[in-house]
Amino acid sequence: MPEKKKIPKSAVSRLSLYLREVTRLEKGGKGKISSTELGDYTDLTDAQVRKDLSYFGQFGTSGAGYDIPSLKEAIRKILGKDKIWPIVLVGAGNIGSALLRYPGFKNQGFVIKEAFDADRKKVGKRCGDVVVKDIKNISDIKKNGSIRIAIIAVPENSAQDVANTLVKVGIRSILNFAPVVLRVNSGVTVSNIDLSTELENFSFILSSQEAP
Amino acid sequence: MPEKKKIPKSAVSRLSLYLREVTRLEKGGKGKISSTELGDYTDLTDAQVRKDLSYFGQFGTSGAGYDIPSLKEAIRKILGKDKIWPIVLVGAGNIGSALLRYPGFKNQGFVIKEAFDADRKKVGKRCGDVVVKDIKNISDIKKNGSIRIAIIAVPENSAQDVANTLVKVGIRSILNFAPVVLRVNSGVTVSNIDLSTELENFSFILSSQEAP
DNA sequence: TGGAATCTGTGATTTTTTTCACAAATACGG
DNA sequence: CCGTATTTGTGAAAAAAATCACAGATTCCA
Ligand SMILES: NC(=O)c1ccc[n+]([C@@H]2O[C@H](COP(=O)([O-])OP(=O)(O)OC[C@H]3O[C@@H](n4cnc5c(N)ncnc54)[C@H](O)[C@@H]3O)[C@@H](O)[C@H]2O)c1
Ligand SMILES: NC(=O)c1ccc[n+]([C@@H]2O[C@H](COP(=O)([O-])OP(=O)(O)OC[C@H]3O[C@@H](n4cnc5c(N)ncnc54)[C@H](O)[C@@H]3O)[C@@H](O)[C@H]2O)c1
Repeated sequence: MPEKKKIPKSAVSRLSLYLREVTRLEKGGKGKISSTELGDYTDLTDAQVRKDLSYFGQFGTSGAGYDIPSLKEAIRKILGKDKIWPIVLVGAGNIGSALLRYPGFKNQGFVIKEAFDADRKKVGKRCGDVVVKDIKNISDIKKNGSIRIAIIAVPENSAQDVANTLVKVGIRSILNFAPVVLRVNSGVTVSNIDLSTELENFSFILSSQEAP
Repeated sequence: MPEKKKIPKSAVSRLSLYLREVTRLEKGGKGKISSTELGDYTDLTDAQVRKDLSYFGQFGTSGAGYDIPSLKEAIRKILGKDKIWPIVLVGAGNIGSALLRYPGFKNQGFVIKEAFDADRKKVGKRCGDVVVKDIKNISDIKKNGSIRIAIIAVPENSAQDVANTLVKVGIRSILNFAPVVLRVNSGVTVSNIDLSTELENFSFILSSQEAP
């Protein structure tokens, strides 16, 4: 009976942070790092760092800490960053075109291969490395290898429709900028970027501080 | 001795969701709602909805549920949305200008009143409702009422400097798009929008599903 | 080579958050 | 106005996550 340890979802997100820091430190020529130091860089405790890494294996050496290049490679592998991930973006408006023009993703192995929009004025335009296509041709992505990650950057009233379409053509993970709760089959992962919620956390905190 | 109940941070974020839904439902003319139904709309359990609301008071009626208009007003007040929140944005590049052009914030009481950039080519340009100013004049915001919320949309290598400056001129809450861990005094709240981390969660999940 | 210093990995503990489950309140049909 | 059906609010229980704390491994230097 294979023992399954349960990994907190937040541990995976912190792994991203660790990867970012060790990547930076490796470029700076640093060779090894302790959990305490990595915790300092990420604003976490040393115990949290060690515990997070321990969910995935043993990467350190007692008395010496972690070898930066091998820790980096290990985390890259865990996060699937030893592969290139093609992405489709739907909605080439304000946010969508900012994402298309951002070179940072490509360097990280996340390549926006296709972009779709419903507006004739947008269709045919080049943005970043891609030419925006008509949403009607969305099933083109089936041809283009196997894209499983999508970004939704359309207005809230079309987001659910777009999500349904995307799931139909094989998408398994959706990064959603529209302020709506998307309904998808279990098996499809949705992550919401909700800037209003973030700002409302601020206004809540600031209001509470003011009151008492 | 005033009893202080401890409110989970995530409960505040969910409050945002509830507010969004009841606002939408009120527009649709709906008058009351049960915790079960609100949970359906937000993909949460009825118990979670009731518990969250109970941190802040008693808003419902046994047997009847919640009156939508009054629940909406109650949540608005809790989140500080009965006021207008002026915001300063730093970095009018891809992301920054997408935010400036987005009309959604204003409707929500979050008004970007000032935008700053270090690039002469950006300075002086109108974007959305504001004219981009030189970052050197950042202390202008002290004159402009009391802005306490900032959005950082500059490259990672300038983000910490910008944060330091912002805190100096009175900012207490920072929404940060740069992929760096910002160091700020306790008392200043930072929220990070880290799209790479979100995508890495996807690549982690997709990789794990593939392997076994 | 030895002994003090460092640092990991992890079981145990504590804290935090979610879920359960039910008494009490209210609604409503007849 | 009564009895049944709903639905809330909340302690208690369970689950999840973070923190503690330490045995044991390794390093380093005298
Ligand atoms: N821009 C921001 O700063 C910002 C901030 C927070 C949230 N959002 C949310 O992000 C989403 C996009 O915002 P935006 O400012 O980029 O909007 P936008 O109007 O600039 O762009 C939306 C794009 O989606 C396209 N579109 C509409 N329906 C479509 C469909 N069915 N299929 C394909 N394309 C379709 C439109 O043609 C348009 O180009 C919205 O849901 C918005 O609420 C944006
Ligand atoms: N664009 C995206 O899709 C995207 C995605 C993920 C993360 N990010 C992050 O968001 C940030 C902004 O990205 P972007 O694509 O908008 O970059 P950008 O280069 O288009 O814009 C950055 C802007 O900041 C200005 N700037 C630089 N230093 C400054 C300073 N010290 N003071 C004031 N202004 C300064 C620049 O002049 C420029 O206008 C970056 O940290 C990036 O890593 C962007």
